[in-house]
Amino acid sequence: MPSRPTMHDVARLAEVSTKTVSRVVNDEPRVDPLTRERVVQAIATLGFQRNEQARSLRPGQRSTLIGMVTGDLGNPFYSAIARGIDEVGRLHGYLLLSSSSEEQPARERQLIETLLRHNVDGLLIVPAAGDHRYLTPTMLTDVPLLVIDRPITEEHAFDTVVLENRQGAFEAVTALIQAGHRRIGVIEGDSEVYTGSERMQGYFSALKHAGITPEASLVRRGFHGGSQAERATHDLLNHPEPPTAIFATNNRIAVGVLSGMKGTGTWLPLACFDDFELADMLPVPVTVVTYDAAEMGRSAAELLFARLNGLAGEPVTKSLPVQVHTYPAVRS
Amino acid sequence: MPSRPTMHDVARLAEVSTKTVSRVVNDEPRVDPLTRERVVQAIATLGFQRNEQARSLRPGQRSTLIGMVTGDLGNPFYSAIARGIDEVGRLHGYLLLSSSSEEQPARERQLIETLLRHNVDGLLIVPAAGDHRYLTPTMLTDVPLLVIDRPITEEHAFDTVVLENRQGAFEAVTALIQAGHRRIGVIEGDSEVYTGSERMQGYFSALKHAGITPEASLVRRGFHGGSQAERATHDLLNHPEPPTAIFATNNRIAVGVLSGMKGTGTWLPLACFDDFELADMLPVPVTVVTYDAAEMGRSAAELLFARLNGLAGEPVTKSLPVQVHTYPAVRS
DNA sequence: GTGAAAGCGCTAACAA
DNA sequence: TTGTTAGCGCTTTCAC
Repeated sequence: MPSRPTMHDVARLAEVSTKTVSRVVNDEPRVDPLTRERVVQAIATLGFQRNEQARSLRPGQRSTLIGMVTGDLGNPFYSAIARGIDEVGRLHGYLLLSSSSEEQPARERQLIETLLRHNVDGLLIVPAAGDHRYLTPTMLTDVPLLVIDRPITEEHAFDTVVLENRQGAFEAVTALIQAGHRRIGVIEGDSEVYTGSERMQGYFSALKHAGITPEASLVRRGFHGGSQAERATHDLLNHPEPPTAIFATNNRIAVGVLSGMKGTGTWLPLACFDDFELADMLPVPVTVVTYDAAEMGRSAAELLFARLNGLAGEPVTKSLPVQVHTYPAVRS
Repeated sequence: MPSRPTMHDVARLAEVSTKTVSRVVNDEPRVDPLTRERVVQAIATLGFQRNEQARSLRPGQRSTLIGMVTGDLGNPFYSAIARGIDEVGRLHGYLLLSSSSEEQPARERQLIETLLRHNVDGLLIVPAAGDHRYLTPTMLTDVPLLVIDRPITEEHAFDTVVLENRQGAFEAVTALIQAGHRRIGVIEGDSEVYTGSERMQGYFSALKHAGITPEASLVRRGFHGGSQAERATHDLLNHPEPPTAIFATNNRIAVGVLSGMKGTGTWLPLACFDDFELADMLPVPVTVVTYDAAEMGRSAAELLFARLNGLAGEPVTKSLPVQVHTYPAVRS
């Protein structure tokens, strides 16, 4: 069972010391061109690849690994973020370790500890609901932590990248109002506490701005996924004085609302936070709040590397812009 | 700048040797309960976390890291696979390193080398097009490689997990035929050479099975994304004798086809490989080939860990079943 | 039941 | 320009 060649093997073959091999591998100057050539040859012959784990064991050396924790690796929103992080990470010679918390605080904490045991140089998380006071400076010795999408507002402050949730919701709801709607139902997904409540605030301030009194019976809060939203939609449509349009705080909810409309046969204009595919193919006009999720990942990663490269100062919060777009209804 | 505590620190505090700390950390027997307690205390006090990189440096020790390479981390198909891998990995105490090849062979190779330098214990890849003969047993010393979605048919054989592409396409096209269609256009996405051609074979054998002679002018091959497929759809619809239904070899293409139909105002029943959201909300009936992408990841990861745990024998190919479903058209 | 010594593969400091 | 020595944090002999 032949094992991977080491610097020692290369050194023997090239008849130099391991240190010289190290110099060549690291492109250090002050190596005789001929010596270098011999070493390069030996490396090629043996197919030598430096062991990064051994390398990063030396103090002062980095692991060139960053860690990411999101609620669900399989969720397109999170994977778009991962993609953005990976893009920037690659530019810096970094690899990304990623895993899912399943939105469970305990799992999230465990995951972060595991990532730290693997010596990640930095951490990016989309925090699950729950207490994050365990994220102490001691635990995170020299490891910058970036918070994405939902700020952590407890004890310690961290660099943060979020969307303009309130503004986006405001504009989307305002678009409905400008289309003539005054009774606008709303269904809030609660799984993301922060984003949900920010978007609800946008909804309310749009109503207020237009001089519309919000009506409690049109406001449905705390729904988890599509099927719950579907039932909430039924309720809303069976209201004695039903809304003439609906706002959904995210695209999971929006899909549920659409199912609900399909089930009842009552099609109402829809607005929601998050774009989604085929929104332009529906029998109702759909107003969406769009943004670049990969850009969230890139921004966060860039900030992380800035910290790694010595950027000092107070934690920063970056708000990424969103855009509102309305797809007209398709009639078949 | 305080750095992370080491076993040495714990040992000093607990007044034992590092070896004893190691025993406690690794739950080895033969440690005096009182000693153990002292060590546990010291670990808690210092917040000690074992350094996994140092640990896996010892021969025979594993890194508990696996690596994954796909074409695009942000693509929901790949991220569903990643999710499946992560699920199984977690059960085995493994963390997942993942990155995107951007479907570029050179990048893929570079990525695999980088992952190996980081001492991954196993590798899972969705191979990009191109030559993979560089994946030699020497390069992969003791590192099992699992191939997902598109087999590698060159020199070396690897464990492989794929979908029943041909069968799925056959059934989807057959569904169109049973609905009365005999002129069925097809648009093939070529980015995934293997899956595309397998699905085309399914298309042709469905026609043959129904006694329909395929017509070259209804077959459009080698389109990359939605916008190209949109143009191909225009062509098809402007055909002197247009098809009465269209089959798309993947959901990217299907979305393009739908845009094309929307543009021309001619709505035709559609079938495609891959399910997609809101397929049930369209003005045409949509037949989709569905499957569990996360299951591909899980299957692949399970096979990988079986290899890591000593499973011997010839490389295995596993075909995952698919299902066909038809969504009726919605009329508004 | 516990510890001392050696070494995994690499690089920093210092010599030659 | 090159090599020697030491040691990163851990685990593995093998003593005691």
